[in-house]
Amino acid sequence: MQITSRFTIAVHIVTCIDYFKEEQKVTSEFLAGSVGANPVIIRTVISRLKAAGIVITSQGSSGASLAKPLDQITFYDIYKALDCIDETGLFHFHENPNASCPVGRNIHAAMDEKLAEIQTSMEAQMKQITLADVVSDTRNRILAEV
Amino acid sequence: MQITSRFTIAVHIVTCIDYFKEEQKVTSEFLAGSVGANPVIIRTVISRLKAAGIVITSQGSSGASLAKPLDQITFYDIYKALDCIDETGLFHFHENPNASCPVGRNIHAAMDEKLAEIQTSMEAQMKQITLADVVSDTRNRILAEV
DNA sequence: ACGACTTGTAATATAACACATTACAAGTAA
DNA sequence: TTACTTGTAATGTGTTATATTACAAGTCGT
Repeated sequence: MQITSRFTIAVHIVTCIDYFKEEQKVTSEFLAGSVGANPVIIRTVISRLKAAGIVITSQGSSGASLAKPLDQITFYDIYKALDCIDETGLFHFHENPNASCPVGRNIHAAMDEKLAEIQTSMEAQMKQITLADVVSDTRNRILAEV
Repeated sequence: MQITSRFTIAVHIVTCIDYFKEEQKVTSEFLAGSVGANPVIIRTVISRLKAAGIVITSQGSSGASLAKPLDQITFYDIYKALDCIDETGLFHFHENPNASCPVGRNIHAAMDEKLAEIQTSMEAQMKQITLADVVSDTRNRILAEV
């Protein structure tokens, strides 16, 4: 299993919106070209980012822009915006443990707290990383290309 | 996306093997009853746990047993045994970023280290939790049932 | 040694989900 | 008003997870 590529696509999108903001209108068509994905995918991702207050767009009006500074957008914000992991959690618990077995009827409760701690660790690390980190790293790599 | 239920099934299996070890032979049929899944699923999970040196079985001979103490089996060991996340990592990076775009050809490298840190955080927490924790919690819950 | 039972594994079916694609309504701006 | 864009619904396609059937190979009690 893997976290959906919509996550890395979203980071790519935000990076492009910042990187190209002075050069040109950053349309879904343009982003689709850079990301290498269908423009509709781009638009649905942007739609989620917009709902989360991360980017600004308006129907008919061409181009997207950022709603807040890069250092105030964390990986966690994007992960949440895209609902990468839903309310049932990171782990898929088997659905039918047998309630007539003592282990079967208690194992879920016995594990839940531990599974939540693992998910929390992952999310805590995601909160530490901002789009400012990604954009500055990307810009450095571009400058180093020669 | 979610981590496969084979993970929680494996924890359930190890817990049962320990819990019922004095009462009865813990066969794949019996485990299938407690877990609420097909015996073949149980056997394939056990096959991985065996390859990882966590349980002991032998063909024809009925029942499974543990290959090492519960406090030496971590969630990480089981997660690795079942190959819950393969070598391409926790995140699915979009496949076709455009190499003719400066952002497109650098975003992958710019993100990789950060994505690895997130996965490492998750795995570090998995190493902290042992099956001894789960079994003792499960036993306490069974005793508290009355 | 035989029969009942179990493990181990291959092959296939089904359902769920991710991503791609087509289509089009609604809005904006020159 | 024309050309372009956003927003979104509907559908197609491929991949993966889990279930299931089937059967070879091994063990153990009798």
